[in-house]
Amino acid sequence: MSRFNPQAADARWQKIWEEAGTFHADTSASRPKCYVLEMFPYPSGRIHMGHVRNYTMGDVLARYRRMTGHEVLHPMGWDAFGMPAENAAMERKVHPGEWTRANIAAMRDQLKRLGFALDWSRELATCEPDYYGHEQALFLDFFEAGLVYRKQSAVNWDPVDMTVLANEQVIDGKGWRSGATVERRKLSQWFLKITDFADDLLAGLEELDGWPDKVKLMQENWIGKSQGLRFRFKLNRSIAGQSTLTVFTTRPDTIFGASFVAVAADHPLAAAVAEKNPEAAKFVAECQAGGTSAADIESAEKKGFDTGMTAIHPFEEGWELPLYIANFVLMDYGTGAIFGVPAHDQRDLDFARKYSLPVRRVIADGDERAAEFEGDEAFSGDGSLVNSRFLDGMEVEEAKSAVIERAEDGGWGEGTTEWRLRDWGVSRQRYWGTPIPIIHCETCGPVGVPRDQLPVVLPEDVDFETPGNPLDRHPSWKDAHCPKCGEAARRETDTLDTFANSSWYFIRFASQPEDKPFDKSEAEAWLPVGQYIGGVEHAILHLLYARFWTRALNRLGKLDVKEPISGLFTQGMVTHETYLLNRPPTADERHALGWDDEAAHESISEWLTPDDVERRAGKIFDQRSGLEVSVGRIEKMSKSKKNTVDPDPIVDQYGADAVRWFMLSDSPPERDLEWSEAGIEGSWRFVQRLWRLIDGNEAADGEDADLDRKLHRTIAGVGADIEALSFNKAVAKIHELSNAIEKAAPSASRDTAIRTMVRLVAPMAPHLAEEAWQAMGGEGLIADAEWPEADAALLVEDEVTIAVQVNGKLRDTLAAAKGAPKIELEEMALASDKVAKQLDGQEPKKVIVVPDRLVNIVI
RNA sequence: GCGGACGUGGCGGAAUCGGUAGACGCUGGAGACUUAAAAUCUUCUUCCCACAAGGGAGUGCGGGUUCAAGUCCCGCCGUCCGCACCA
Repeated sequence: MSRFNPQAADARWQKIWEEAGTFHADTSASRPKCYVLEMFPYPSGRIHMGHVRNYTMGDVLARYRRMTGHEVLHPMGWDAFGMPAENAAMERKVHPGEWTRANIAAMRDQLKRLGFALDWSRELATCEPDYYGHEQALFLDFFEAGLVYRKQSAVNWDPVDMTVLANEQVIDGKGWRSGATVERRKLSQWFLKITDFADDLLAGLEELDGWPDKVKLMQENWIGKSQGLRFRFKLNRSIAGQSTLTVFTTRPDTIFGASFVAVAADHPLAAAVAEKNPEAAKFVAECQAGGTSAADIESAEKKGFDTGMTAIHPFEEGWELPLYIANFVLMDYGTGAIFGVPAHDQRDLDFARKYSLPVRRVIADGDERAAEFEGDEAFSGDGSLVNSRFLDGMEVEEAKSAVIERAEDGGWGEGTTEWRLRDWGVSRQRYWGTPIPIIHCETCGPVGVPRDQLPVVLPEDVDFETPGNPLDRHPSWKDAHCPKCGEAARRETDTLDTFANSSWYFIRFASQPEDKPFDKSEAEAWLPVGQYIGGVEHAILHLLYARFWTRALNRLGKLDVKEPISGLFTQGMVTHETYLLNRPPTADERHALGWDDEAAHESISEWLTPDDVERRAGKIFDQRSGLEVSVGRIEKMSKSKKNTVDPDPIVDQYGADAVRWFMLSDSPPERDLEWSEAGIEGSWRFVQRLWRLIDGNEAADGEDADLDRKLHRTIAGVGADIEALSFNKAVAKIHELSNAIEKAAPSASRDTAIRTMVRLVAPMAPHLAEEAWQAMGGEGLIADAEWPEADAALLVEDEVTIAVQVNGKLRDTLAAAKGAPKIELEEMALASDKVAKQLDGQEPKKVIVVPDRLVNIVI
């Protein structure tokens, strides 16, 4: 009996598929079309197990769809612009383009070894002018349609390196390289008007039946539509020519619980106060230190500065509320100014307790209606209004309307819809991205680059010796002439956010003419993406931007589709144990750390890779030093924790099918998968076991009704599981079938079962399946074969097991014909010895019978 | 801080509609084959009490609804993801 030899078979079949063009998508095919896409990778250097899992899932679906008669588009490309390439350039003095292209070449080889059913003829890389040039054309379309504008917006500024930092480069408010305290600085930047589509993006979620509810909910919250009241407080004195302050609130009903008014540190009023008051200026500067990220700002300790000014309560002239500048008020939301109601908002309560402001209850908490609010936990629930004059007794919603009505009648405010969603800032002060195709002219302003001058290509001769934007520093690149007036002008040196690249790549995959971004009818032959698979971390930004971009194209008449992705699946991460070694420092390290000899007992902690360690007697040791290693938490594979596993050696050793099989086994795809040596070995053993079953198959006569039923239930089950992307369940069902086949004696049924099983495993273990298909004389490639059909007549059981419970506890089981009448089941249950023992002569109070399921006797 | 999810044996997980908790796999134990090992095969493996028959407990924790709760409701705890310049 032979062994399945992936080392030979994998490459052989991969070559055959490639030469036959098996996975080329044919737009003109008459079969129903199916677009399967996984989020394209950033070419970081090596494929990691997370990619392997992602692409294996998509591949199983793509291959399955081919077998069920679909014409499948399953492409692959590279999200090739981004920061790591520039970091590599700085650290290793290698050009970002060179680094990126080398990574792409290496990763393409790695992917090909896994035997994915990809149409490589459509491969694209976003860093090439033949991609980003078309993106520039789309940007100009948006520009001309009024969907692009410039405004001032804050960035993280490193005052030492004189450069803009990404949020992830700001660590505890300091620049990652310089260590300097980061400042928020305003720059004039480009924005895309995603807020124009806020309503439609929100409404569109309702039709996305193929998306997980959690993702839709996250997007809904992100868009954050809220009804509220925008109104003007009179101020006790004018400042910078303003005698009022406009605030926005979603809780106008709580207006009588207000105890202070606050503005953001970058609100114009704060700036005006700071101009005259050095203390205020100091506070504003303090608030502006540190990064721009909302997580940092909102989790910081709540602080305020009392401006000494007051705002007059809209319903009572004599009621003055102190006016603060506060670090937790966001300039980007609403009007950048709020009124605080401490009793009914936790943030406001924390603030009020800190600055000893009154805390007044205006919503009754059950029976509690006293005006004086006790405790440190705000009450944000529903209730009826108290201590609120004309609102007393109203419910929250009613009171909201009443206040809005009064404000509108009094002319001091109006009910509005406010969105949390902000316009998409696409400017990046970096080199490795799509150049924004704009020329700045002193007299004409920003002017689009003429279409015949596209693409605006990145210059190759740039240096990364100094931090900052190399495009801006380049001696000649930004010199240009105004396309309108011909005068000397300056090229825009900002590049586009890389999310722009990933906002339309799925359209380019479907249609890639040379002279335009895509052809409408060709793209629409494939769109929308039927099944998109990627990590949850993209649930909001990437997916929202892609939805927006498609809508923008739709508005311009370039596409009829509005929703780019009809089916979405978010898969879990691949994790691994981490290994931490505590060892004495070497002499060099001790020197470098400045530890003197007295500190000799100090030890150094170091992460080890899975290859560095060995297992002995249930403990783990460092192979080099022999010291025991402590096993850390199971975490997402990452370079910093050194817990990565490279797919290449694993594929060498076990073959692509075993790796793919493991990626699909056990863990449900939406959950994390823990990589383990034992797991991959288990998959390898199973692949070999399948082969032995196939190879040892003998034709025989006779029927095996049990096996026939098992086979047909497996066909139906595996198909349904693949369609639901429940690969772990499909794998379990194939295990069960193979167990049943192994136990069965040779028969015609067994022969059929084995032959059919080969087709069932074909999407998951395609190399083994081709090998087996050929060995058993199958016609053509199994990749082109048809998915077997389940015989409905064999799916129904004729006998079922009925659970017999007494007071909800299982006491016995009995076999009954399927569909047996209730009374019959009840009689059978009551006849049971075990039931009689439990009853002990008592009469049952009640008997519940669920046909084909159980009988529950209540005593 | 805000928003979203998840939690079941030693481990990964299954349980489609509120109806037999633990399918399938991993690990481990015992045995067969072998000169031996690997591979393979057989068998056991939620915990506790018991020689056994059998009994009890059990799905993160605390309550609740129900004849019946892993599943529904309320309140906690823990872990993970996102928060607009990481991709």
